[in-house]
Amino acid sequence: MSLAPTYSPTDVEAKWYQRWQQQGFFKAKPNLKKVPYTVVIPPPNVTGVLHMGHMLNNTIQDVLVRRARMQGKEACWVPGTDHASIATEAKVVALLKEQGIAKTDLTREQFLAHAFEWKDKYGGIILEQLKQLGASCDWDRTRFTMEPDLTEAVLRVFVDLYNKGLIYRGVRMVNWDPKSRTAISDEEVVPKDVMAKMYYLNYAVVGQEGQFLTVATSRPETIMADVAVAVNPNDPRFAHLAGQKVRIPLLGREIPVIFDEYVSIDFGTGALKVTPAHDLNDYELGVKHNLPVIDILADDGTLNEKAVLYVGQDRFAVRKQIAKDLQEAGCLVKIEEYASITQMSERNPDTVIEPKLSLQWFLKMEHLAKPALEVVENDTIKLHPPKFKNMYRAWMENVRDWCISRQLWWGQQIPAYYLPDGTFVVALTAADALEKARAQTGKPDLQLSDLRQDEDVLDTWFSSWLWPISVFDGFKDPDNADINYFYPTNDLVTGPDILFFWVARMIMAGLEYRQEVPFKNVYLTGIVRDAQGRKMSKQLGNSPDPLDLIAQYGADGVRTGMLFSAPAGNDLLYDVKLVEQGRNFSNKLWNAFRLVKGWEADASLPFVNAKPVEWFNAKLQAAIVEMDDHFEKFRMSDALMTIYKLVWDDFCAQYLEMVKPAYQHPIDAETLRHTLAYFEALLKLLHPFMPFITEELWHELAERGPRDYVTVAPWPRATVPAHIAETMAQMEKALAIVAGIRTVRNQKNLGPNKPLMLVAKTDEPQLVTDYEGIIRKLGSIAEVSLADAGPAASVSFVLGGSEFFIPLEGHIDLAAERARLEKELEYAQGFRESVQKKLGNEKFAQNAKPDVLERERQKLADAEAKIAALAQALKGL
RNA sequence: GGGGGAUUAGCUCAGCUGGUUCAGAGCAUCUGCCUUACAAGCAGAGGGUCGUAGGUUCGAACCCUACAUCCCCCA
Repeated sequence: MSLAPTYSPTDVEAKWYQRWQQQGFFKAKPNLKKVPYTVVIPPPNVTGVLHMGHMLNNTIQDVLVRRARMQGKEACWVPGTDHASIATEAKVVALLKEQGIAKTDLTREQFLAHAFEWKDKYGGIILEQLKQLGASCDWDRTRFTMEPDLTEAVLRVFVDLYNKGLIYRGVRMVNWDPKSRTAISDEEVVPKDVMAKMYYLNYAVVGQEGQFLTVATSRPETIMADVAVAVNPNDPRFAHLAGQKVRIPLLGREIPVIFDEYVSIDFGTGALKVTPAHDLNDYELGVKHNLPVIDILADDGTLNEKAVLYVGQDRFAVRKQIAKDLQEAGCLVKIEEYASITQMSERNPDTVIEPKLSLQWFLKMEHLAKPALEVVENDTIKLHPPKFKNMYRAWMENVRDWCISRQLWWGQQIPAYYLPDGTFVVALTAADALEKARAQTGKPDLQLSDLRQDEDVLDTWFSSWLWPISVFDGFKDPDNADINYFYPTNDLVTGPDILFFWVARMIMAGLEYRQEVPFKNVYLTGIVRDAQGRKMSKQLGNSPDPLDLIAQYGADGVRTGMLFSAPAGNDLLYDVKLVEQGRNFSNKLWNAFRLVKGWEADASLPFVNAKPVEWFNAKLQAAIVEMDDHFEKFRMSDALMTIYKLVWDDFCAQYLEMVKPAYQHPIDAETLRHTLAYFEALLKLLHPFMPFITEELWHELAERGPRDYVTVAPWPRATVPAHIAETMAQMEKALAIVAGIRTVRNQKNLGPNKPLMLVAKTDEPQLVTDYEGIIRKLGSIAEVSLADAGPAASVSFVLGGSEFFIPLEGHIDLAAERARLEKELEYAQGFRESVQKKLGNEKFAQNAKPDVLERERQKLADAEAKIAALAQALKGL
């Protein structure tokens, strides 16, 4: 049979993914004989498509889950999506608009029908894409945050928290998106640098004709909402205005001058107009000074009747017009340009967010935050890397109440029902609400039609924060087998950008509803950026299509490529070179397989490879220990690098070369047996990173039983052999001799195959004898001999206290050889001197620990030996 | 403005409580090779006064103090 010299992943990947599913390897169910290992996916937006961030995040999860599965744990990775309320609604609105339908023309029910249609069409594409990446999720457990059961969980929690007195309605300053006509969270606001205009306006001082107070503002259209002008009490320029009033230009309304140290003396004119309804800081100032609130902005960004002037016009149109009108009225002193930051909507990038007072639902955080901080502080939940603990603490100590209502339709409608008298009841269902309402009002004839449910829906995070519990139906059925077995989950993999508003809140929900943390470790990935360090974005077009990448480089190549440079918490600078490296690694493994596959065993041959076999076992065991340690510490890229080097450098470059029989010659059976066992061990260690190629080779390497897959093969356990250090040190020395020979070949341009002689003048003749076979094979040496002196006309190199000679008639440049050796000697002498100096220092001798002292003495002895050998070599020239 | 993190080879990063061979890895670079597993490869080589300036110590990339630069979070 002939195997292609390059590995082609496309044929292989679909086949194995299908078989894994047929075998049900990814399905998990409570099994008391096994330790559970649970991961819940950070649910992506149901209508989203896979991007590079998902690739990184899900690769890491799959590595963790696959390894746990191989370790014999009941590995359960729960997939699913969230309904991404504002993003999805914005998409649906845009789509309808293209069809000429305005949202305002539809009823809530009609709109939701459209939205579900959209969701059913595009929803879940992303989950199909994850399969191409190799994600080993238990697909039977796929959940969606807006499915009936999860919706019920959300409503139950809302009712419960309301009954506990933790949910309240209140007027607050929110970020208002006038286009979507909803409040959005701080995290959905994107600051943008802009050049803004600063308008200097004269407010006439009441009762003092000709006196003005000049106020600087970037938003002149809000003067109708002014309720005061504030100045700093320490500002002498305004001391005379104590107790005075000023008149709003154009409008003529009188407002007081107030004094507050909040006002910066050197910003603008030092006088600040106070507009509590339209600026958070002003709002707080207003509360402090007991000022009224005048809200002049309608939900759609136009001015309402409270503005008196410009009613019904958009705020930006008004800004232009009022500047002109102020100018004409002689109230505009000047306009200055200045660099400022405008808050934009993440979902509607062309829309300026307005701070707006609004009636919203809030969840009190203090009670929930305290224990959630505690469990991170005491490491019940560990953050990886731990530097995020500080950030977490800072946020939790300054937590604000959570605005959980959104003025949207796509989401869970708030289960609050208003009564004709203006009061409301909160209940899980309309029927319950009616019952409550009747009781509350004492009117048994109250009908459902008398109740009006709150129009708003809940923030999407109000469903995602329940995710680790709700995916196991822990609200509907709090004592069911799944939740008891799989909760708390083990590891959560997500980005630090949602540490607060998702991770922290899940911790709160877990503690509140299960009295247990939702997970034990939080692995925080970085952001995937391009090679120049820019964030990947559609606008820049710097994000490759993940599926194209998989098609081009194979899922295994992409997975390893992403992990190569992705230490936890660090941003990943994506470069196509990384996935190339991953692809090349697949190919390397493929070719190692091709080599081994071609070997024919001959039972009559003696076992000649004891040294390589013993040595590679030592390397393998050491690597397993190292990998386990890396995994323990969530250092995925280091674990990958360990196996990468073991496969490429130790197995392929060294071991296989050592045991490889001559072309078309058979190999001894014992060596082949060991080699195949090693190959299997490597496939297992590699499998979490490269599931597809390892499965393919697993089946190519031997006949397998129907359930014998590397996916469910036991994770290798290290058994560290006796004398491991010695085994490795000896081989290292032998390989150093080989490297010395190869260096000579390179320097003398001899080519890799020209047979050479090697003469060793060594203090370790046993080593040279033991490893002669390896030295001959890897160095293409015809004959190794021991001698007390080097032959004339030879090139030499010194290793430790030994000197090695390669006779080379006609290739010797005596002067150059001498120069090279002298340089080495000088270097060694300098080194000896520094060690001697250190040892000669009395304080060092007194203070250093014995083992440190011993090491220094050893260094000195080594240096002495080397110097002696070099001196000999020079003499011999 | 407040808080946090960072600064080690061209790039991305390791470097555990200060002391193994004058600082390590991967990638990139350079040189030579199509040596029947692999040119998506093989062999070899070069490259860093560990941001700057002080200090503690027998000894500092590691500890302390300033300063500089960058990033993040909050306001």
